Amino acid sequence: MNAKPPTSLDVARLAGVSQATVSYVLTDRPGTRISDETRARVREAADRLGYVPHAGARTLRTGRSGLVLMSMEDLPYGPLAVGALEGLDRELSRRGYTLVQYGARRLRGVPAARAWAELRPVAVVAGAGKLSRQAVDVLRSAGVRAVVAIGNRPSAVVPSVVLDHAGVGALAAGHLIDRGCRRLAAVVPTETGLREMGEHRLAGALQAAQARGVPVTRADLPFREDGAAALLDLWRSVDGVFAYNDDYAMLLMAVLRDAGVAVPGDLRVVGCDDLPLAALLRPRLTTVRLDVSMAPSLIVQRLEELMEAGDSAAPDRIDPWTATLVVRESS
Amino acid sequence: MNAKPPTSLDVARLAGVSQATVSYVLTDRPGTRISDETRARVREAADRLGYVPHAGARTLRTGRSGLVLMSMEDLPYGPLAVGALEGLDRELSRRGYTLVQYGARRLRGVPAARAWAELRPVAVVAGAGKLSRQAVDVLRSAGVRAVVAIGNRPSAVVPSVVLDHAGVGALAAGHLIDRGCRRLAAVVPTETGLREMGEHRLAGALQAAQARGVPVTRADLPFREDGAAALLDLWRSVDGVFAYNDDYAMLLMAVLRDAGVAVPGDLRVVGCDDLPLAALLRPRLTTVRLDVSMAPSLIVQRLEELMEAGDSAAPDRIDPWTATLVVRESS
DNA sequence: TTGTACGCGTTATCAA
DNA sequence: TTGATAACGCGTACAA
Repeated sequence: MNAKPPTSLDVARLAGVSQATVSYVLTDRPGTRISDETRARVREAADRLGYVPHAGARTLRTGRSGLVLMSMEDLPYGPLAVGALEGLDRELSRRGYTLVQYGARRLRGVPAARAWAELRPVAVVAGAGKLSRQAVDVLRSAGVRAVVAIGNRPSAVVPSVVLDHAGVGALAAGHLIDRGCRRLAAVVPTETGLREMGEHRLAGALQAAQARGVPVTRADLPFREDGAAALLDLWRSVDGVFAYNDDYAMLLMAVLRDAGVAVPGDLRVVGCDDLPLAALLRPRLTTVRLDVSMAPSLIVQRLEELMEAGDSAAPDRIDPWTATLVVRESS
Repeated sequence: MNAKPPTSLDVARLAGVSQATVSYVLTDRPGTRISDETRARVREAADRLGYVPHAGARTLRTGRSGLVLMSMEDLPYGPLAVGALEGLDRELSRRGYTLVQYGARRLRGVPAARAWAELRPVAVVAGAGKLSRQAVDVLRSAGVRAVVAIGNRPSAVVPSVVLDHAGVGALAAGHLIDRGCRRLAAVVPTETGLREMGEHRLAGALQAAQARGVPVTRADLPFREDGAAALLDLWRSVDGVFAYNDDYAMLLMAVLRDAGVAVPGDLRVVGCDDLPLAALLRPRLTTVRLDVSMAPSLIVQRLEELMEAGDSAAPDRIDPWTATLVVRESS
């Protein structure tokens, strides 16, 4: 059976020194000088006991937890998001912070922000939807020094990382027009959680196309074959489609193939996300994607500024992630 | 600028009661009886101040953090894993625990297990690879009451949730044989992190096929078209392939199509994971998947048993996730 | 160079 | 029914 975890006092006793000395040795504070021999004794005692400092106690004493909270729900899954997350973890731990992912749904009747605040994190990163005015107030009053939203458009209350969906749409539309398309359609998914992104991408496509005198028809589409098939008349009336997504692009291409519409002969299709799978399609799929490689360092840099400055809560926006065109040309 | 977060003492002063009364009211402990009038005063004072209890202080005092740690790296991304994670979060918070995902890579030279131990979680769930004998010792001695590994095979040191990859392979092979295949191949991906799962799936396929007198050829494959194309002779020499994955299945089908091999006429292909995308393939893809719907409740149930029992550290195994055959028959 | 003493916010015990 | 007080483990100013 397990005894209670060893404390720094246990270490001190075993090493024959005081608790303070143990703390000095283990945190290696520059100001204090301890003899090498004592250091060694303390270190060995700590090792032998398997001593691990108590994060809660440290937080209580120092007033800083070093925790950066990120909500679990608000990031899309997929290789891209996971890569960005790992980058964030690396950047933060390099600077002595600890990234922690935390659920946003509390069942005990406690709102998410309150549950987060209990941990006294130094910073919180979450979807814009979770960061209402009052949620942020709760966090602020719990001592959180930096709050950053991630979303499709700038938050009104905190600095935000904005995903440049409009840029994606514009790039896709531009590509189609460059290839000679003169009547475009853009898919907007009907699934909750995707629709808003779809609308931002559509808006970007619209703007880019209008600037060049090309009309864009909006196509609201559930992720089902019959839904896509029902819009056959639309697909036949245009010569270029931005399919929102590689998934939707593949859905579309399957349906078009069944209907005898030639891709890219009769209709060009552009997807988004550059899924590895999409590269295997026949015919090949042209795809656009958000370049998130810079995101982790941008976010961390902004977080650090905010933590320095305290609460200059000006809801500015962080440079959006840029869209990259990956030409896997249908050939 | 922000003042320091309000404490229970602040609430007590504002309500004109003692700190202890505040604690009694807010935690609603059954043993104590406080007048309704006092309760109301305390509640209102807490609300007005935006009081949020300090998790660290509570942990320090009570000795229990209520935190369940899960390593961020060890779960495959994708809709399946995310669904399971959400289920876990729900189950745990229903019982008063808090699920927290935590990075496993520490750069300050601190091993992961030690960083975890600092938080004094009540339970840890991590990939079997991260839970070495000594890592578990560190956790145990820091008071962690339950440690569960997730992996492809049972851990030698802690109870484990075993993903039934062999069952997947067996199911796939059985399906192919039922459809009349007599010479099988099974793909083993060469990517690190996938290879081991591939080998377990292969082993299951082998065993099931041997029992019915059917040979299985192993095909080590990187996720690249030229790699798959280089094995054309193999694909031509068999009549059924278990492709490890829907992704690999699609890779294979693209290559086979280019080479003029008819699917399923000349060669049947079975994938795994039941990706939505796979349903759109032409010809349609037969796929197998792990049914993870029961996983969250199984894991939580086991965790609770372990936390009751303390350290009956017998490395037993939790019922594996079962494989489900999703017949999207190539028709 | 090292030890003493106090405080961080919370909860439990005991006394009123 | 409520209040005073101690204790949890750690970090650090100050004294020795």
